[in-house]
Amino acid sequence: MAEAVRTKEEVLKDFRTQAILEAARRVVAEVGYVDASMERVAQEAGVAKGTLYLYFESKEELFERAVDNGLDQLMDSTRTALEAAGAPLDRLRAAVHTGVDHARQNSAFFQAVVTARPARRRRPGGGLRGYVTLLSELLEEGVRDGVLRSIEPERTARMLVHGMSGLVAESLLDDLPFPSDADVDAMLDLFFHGIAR
Amino acid sequence: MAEAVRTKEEVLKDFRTQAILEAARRVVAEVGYVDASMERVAQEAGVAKGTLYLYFESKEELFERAVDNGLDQLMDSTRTALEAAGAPLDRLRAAVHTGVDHARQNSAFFQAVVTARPARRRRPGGGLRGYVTLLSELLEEGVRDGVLRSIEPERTARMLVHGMSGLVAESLLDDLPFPSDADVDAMLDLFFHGIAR
Amino acid sequence: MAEAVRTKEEVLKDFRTQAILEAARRVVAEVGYVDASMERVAQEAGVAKGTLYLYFESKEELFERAVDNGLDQLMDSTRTALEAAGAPLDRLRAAVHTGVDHARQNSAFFQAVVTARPARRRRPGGGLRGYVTLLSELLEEGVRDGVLRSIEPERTARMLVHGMSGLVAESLLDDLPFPSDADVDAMLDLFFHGIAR
Amino acid sequence: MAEAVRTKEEVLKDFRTQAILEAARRVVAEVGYVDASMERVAQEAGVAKGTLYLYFESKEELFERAVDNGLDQLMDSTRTALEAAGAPLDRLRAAVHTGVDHARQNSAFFQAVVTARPARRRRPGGGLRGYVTLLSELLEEGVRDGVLRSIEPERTARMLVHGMSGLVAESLLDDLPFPSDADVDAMLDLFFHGIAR
DNA sequence: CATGAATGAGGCTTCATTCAT
DNA sequence: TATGAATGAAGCCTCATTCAT
Repeated sequence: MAEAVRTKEEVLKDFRTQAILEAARRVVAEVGYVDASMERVAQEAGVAKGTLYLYFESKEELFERAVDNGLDQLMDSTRTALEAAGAPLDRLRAAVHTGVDHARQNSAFFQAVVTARPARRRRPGGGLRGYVTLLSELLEEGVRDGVLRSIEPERTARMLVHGMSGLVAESLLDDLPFPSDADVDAMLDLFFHGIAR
Repeated sequence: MAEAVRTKEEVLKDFRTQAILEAARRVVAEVGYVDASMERVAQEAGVAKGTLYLYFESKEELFERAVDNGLDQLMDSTRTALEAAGAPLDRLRAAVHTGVDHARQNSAFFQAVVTARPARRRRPGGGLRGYVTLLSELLEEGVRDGVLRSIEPERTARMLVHGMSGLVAESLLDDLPFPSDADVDAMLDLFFHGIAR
Repeated sequence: MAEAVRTKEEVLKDFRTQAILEAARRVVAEVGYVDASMERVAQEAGVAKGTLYLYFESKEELFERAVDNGLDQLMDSTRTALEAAGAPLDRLRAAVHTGVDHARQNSAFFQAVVTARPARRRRPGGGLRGYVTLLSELLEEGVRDGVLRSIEPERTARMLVHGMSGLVAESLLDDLPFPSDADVDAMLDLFFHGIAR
Repeated sequence: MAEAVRTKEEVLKDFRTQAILEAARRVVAEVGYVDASMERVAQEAGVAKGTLYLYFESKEELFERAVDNGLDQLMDSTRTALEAAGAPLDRLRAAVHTGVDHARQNSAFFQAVVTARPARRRRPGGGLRGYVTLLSELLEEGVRDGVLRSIEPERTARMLVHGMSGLVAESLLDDLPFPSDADVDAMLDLFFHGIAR
């Protein structure tokens, strides 16, 4: 099996890469994007400054990949959460809770998603596209099943994401405790039933 | 009229201050917070680099004040918009449209509100507190008038702001056209009626 | 008397000039040459920054003249002291005491004399030349009168000045109290009788 | 030999440190303290500007250490000179000649000792304290041996240092040739025998 | 591969000097 | 003449990136 041959080296490489990416996110979480230096990331990752350049072309690329990697992790844990659940709305609820949980432990990436310099944007559709699509499909299911009224799934999914990220950003910016499950449920309730009498 | 005496100089000073603050926001909008240099701001404001330091102590202070000033403007234009309108829900609708409009023309400040380095946080309650309170009062009115169901005004107002800022952030990050009035109305509709059947 | 005509203006000009020069010396005394800014001197002199340039071409010239002016004052007070006294050695003693007194009240200038940037030196013979010559003449008198042994007056006068300035510099640098009259007398005693048995 | 292990790097580090310190002194000697820039020091030391900050925290610290280092060298060469010599007065003479020689080659440091901004003073007793003590002990020896009259060694040593530094400062300030050995001897002669008949 | 010392471009800030009022 | 706001050159320092070991 040729594909599995150079595993030892590749695995090590992947392991290092992942360690650096997570270090980068931790640093950004702690000191903000502006003050996140390569030196600091190297320390946090337990490698030398020069080593970073063996794994990433530049600071730019490192932080881009750190963001993408965080989003990939979000997608993975959300998909895992979805495998378990049952009714469409329960699954939607689960997806949202998972997303906020992820952000709770990984707030750095939420910062970075918004913080990055404008020039950066390359992946058209933005970083959360995948997540939005996933939620959008859940909403569509709900509409098909008749538990949701006929809304535009895509646009609605985006609104839901805004609510979620707002919830997290708020606690970040205002130094509040992270949103509790009750906060998330309140948000979902609002989302389901609206504010009109 | 002793109060109005030193107008010539003070007015000029205020004018310059405002011009610099707006230049700062324009620059951040264009190149991002990370790449916004004092040199660039000076150019944009049409003054020399050193002049900035006659009006602001440091880069840090300049950008902080630029954010605060942007928020003040948001509050002002929203309050003005509210003076005109009639029924509570119409006024809420007006406030939201005004807010998004403001962000549309002033996207820089939305970036900066979130972007800033963590250390910065000083005004407890964050920069949007005033705006949240304003919306919160409108919601309360609506509840009293019986057009809204009994929701927590504060938390709901925050959700509304998240929806708004998400709408704007989205178009910034994904290089989409800015949200149209129709987008804003769709968001409000969702907000009013929820997604549940 | 044409010479005395435009006195009113000239007197005022001289007064301002002198005030600025003294302010400059006070500032140097307080914060050192390196940190003595035009702004600071202007404040100390009670005029606007721009005004300094009506009286002096540049910072360079201002501080040069401040040093020279301090030296002129030293010469003046020493000459005055000499008019009174009697025997050559008493007059020498008086000259030395006056010099140290002057430095005591005017330590700034001693700093500046040495501190200035090397490029500055223009008056060949340096700033203390006049003072050295004056002491030198007193020594010569002493030799002629037979109270001093046959020494080279010029070189000896310079040594005496070094002893004096060292005495003052020492207390400046080490934050000691300024040299007392007793200190000066001890120095003079050493100077008169040497250290050899 | 564990103590000598990290020699390669440490030796190199010490070498560079010393090179930079000497470059700093050379630059001060040439252009004066006021005009001594980090850029200039880096050029003189043959390293990049940024490199200076690998060895010293700031400009302030660099120049402080340059002064201290110069004084240490003075002490070292004086002590070496003293090991050789014989009779107390010869040793005193040797110490003085060494000191002046040192200053002759290293005039920068003499400037800097006096020039520094007032704030700097930290080592209580000032930079020349060690040297004064050394001379003071030599004088005491002379008194014990009966070749010197009963003088206060400390105060006298200080006077001697003033004479020396004056000799050097004079040639610096007046652009004279550096003091010759004959000048030094004349100074010492004066010091030994005084000027009184 | 990994390291970290060295580099130097570039940013923030100060301050001597000018000039319109 | 006096002012002090404005200027911009120049200095200190940081940090992304390179490269010899």
